[in-house]
Amino acid sequence: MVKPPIQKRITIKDVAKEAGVSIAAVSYTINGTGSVGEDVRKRIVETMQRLGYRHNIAGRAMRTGRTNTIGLILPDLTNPFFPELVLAIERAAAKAGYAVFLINSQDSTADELAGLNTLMQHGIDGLIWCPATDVNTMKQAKKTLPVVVIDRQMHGYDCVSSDYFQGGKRLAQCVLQQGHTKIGFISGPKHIESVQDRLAGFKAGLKGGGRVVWTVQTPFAFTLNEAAQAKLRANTDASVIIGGNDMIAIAIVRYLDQLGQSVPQDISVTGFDNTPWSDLVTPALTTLRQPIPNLGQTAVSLLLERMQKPAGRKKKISLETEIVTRSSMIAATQS
Amino acid sequence: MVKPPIQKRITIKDVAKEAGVSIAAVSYTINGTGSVGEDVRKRIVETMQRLGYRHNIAGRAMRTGRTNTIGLILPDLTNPFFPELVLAIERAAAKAGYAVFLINSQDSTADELAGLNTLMQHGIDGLIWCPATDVNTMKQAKKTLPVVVIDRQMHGYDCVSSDYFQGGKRLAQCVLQQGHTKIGFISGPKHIESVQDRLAGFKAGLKGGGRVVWTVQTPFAFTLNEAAQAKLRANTDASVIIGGNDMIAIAIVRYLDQLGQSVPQDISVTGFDNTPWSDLVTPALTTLRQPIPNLGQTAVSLLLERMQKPAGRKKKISLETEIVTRSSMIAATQS
DNA sequence: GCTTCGATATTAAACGTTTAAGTAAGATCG
DNA sequence: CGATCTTACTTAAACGTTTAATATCGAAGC
Repeated sequence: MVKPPIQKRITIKDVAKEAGVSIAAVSYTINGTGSVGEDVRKRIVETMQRLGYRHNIAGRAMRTGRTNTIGLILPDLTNPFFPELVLAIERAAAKAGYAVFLINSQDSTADELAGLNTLMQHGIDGLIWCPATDVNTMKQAKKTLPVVVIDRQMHGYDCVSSDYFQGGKRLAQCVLQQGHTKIGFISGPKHIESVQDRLAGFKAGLKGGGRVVWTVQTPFAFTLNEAAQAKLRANTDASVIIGGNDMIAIAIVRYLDQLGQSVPQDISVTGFDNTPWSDLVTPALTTLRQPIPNLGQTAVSLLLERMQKPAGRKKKISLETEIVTRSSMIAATQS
Repeated sequence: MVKPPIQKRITIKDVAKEAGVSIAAVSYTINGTGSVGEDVRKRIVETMQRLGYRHNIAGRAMRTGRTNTIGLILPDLTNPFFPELVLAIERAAAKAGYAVFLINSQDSTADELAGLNTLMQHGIDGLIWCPATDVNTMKQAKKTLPVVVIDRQMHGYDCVSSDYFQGGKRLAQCVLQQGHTKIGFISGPKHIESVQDRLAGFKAGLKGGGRVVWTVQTPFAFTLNEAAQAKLRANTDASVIIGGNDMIAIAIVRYLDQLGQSVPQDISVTGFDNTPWSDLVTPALTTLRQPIPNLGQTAVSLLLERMQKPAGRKKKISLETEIVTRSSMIAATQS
């Protein structure tokens, strides 16, 4: 028995021949451009389906330089915030007819550059970028490629993020309401602008009603670095600890547990982000919710806008956050 | 002031002209094919760097049909098992010079087909697929595209997964050792073969030393469906509940908590997978670890093999699992 | 000194698509 | 009825690569 020959790729040319028209007619029907008579159009559509035609993006890319694909560079897929964001972005992009090519930078500048290279080689029409470090890896690319920065505010780029300053203020007010006046703050890496905004907003929100008695940095991860651990061990003052995001907040709860202190009875903890997991850990985290779906949608529409009109003043968009109250923070005990 | 003209794409042709050689010479140096003199090669490499040349994959794809890209279709990025897997696959693929184009099927057949279409349009050299449902959406694609199924064993495909049957046995033995004899089992959707394997292996591992007193299905998610909740409410017999994966196990712990039963004091719980989160919830989960990095590596190398040699008998690879003991299961109380 | 050979470099065609330019044939209009 | 305008359709070039076929040239073999 003879194997059927490896199925040759069906091209626009095959469709044209089969339908008895020119390849231009086929291209026009696919793209809805040009002018094609109704009967011919129908015949072409029918033929495409019958032959199982699939549009070849490489071919189009050659001719037009466009791929209907947007790149997405994220620092850490294992941070549950990002899969949610990916979903939102994919949905919005799909609605506009764009595919999403996702790159994981692993919080590394080198991987980020390698990822950028991959994306440029494949050809993308635009890029949504969440910078891993403070290095401006897109400085060159930006000249030829529309770029939107997400979850950060970065100078010289269109940006979409939560309003972290405002969010920090909200969280501070919430903490004050619970009667906490002495506060420990374990932030993310200080070189990330949004990290600074959270802290600055928080301090602004205190308005003298409370005081951040100590601050320390640690990476966004499920374990604290030595400096942060030391601060927690030495802590005698603070009745509430703020984590720079929910990963850090979870790490704090775990480390306090190792120290024999239980949350929230002995000490309260809150964080920033709110992911599906923030509700699954014990105690469930009181935290500041980011509007993740909205974040994704906005980034995509801003990018599409910028692809239309490459010039023009950069936009800085900040979205509202809100407190979600769970169990990890209770009222301060009088002492 | 005149804006610099939009930077034109640097092509092989530009490099050739600048270096004073033919485009073929450039192509040969890029690919390491043909024969190029050492001095010319050096001049070309230098010129490429100077001009900032970037290889255009679309152009290559046109000519060769290859894109140095593999597709990856996964059902649910918010299940923390998958980001880990993505990482492993990306690393292995990068090492072999391949980029990974990730598609999220959202557990939906329609999205899976749409994703396949996207991938085919972009052109991929091979596909790693974790089926969302029991529908064989790749039946057609398989004829022209090397496909490796991951985390499932599916008839007619090369497959890489954990040895779930063996794993189920291991878990059963572990449960028996703790003195549990009456067992509730909340599995994932039964149409997934690996789900059946887990249960079958588990039952085989009991060897009459214990009994699965009831079974029920629920989707892989952080909340249980009504049927599963009903079983837990009605449960009087089982002293341990097995979750079909760690998401389900976490959901079980949460629901039991709502019912006023605490884990592991009142009842034990275990699951399958082991993700970073399995250690972060309270109580930390005793579970069956999947060798995620190995899973990813193996899938990639199997795919590369199949891309080399499209014909030949399909391989079925099962990787060893192991129990990781934490707090969610304790010895059965005598009664 | 002639032939043969290997090494190096070039030419030109092909991949699948889009699109400017052109053609043909009615329809409209003066 | 001839000129002009639309509409429907076709031709052919171009995008950036790869690669088979070809050309050139100095060295080796006789």
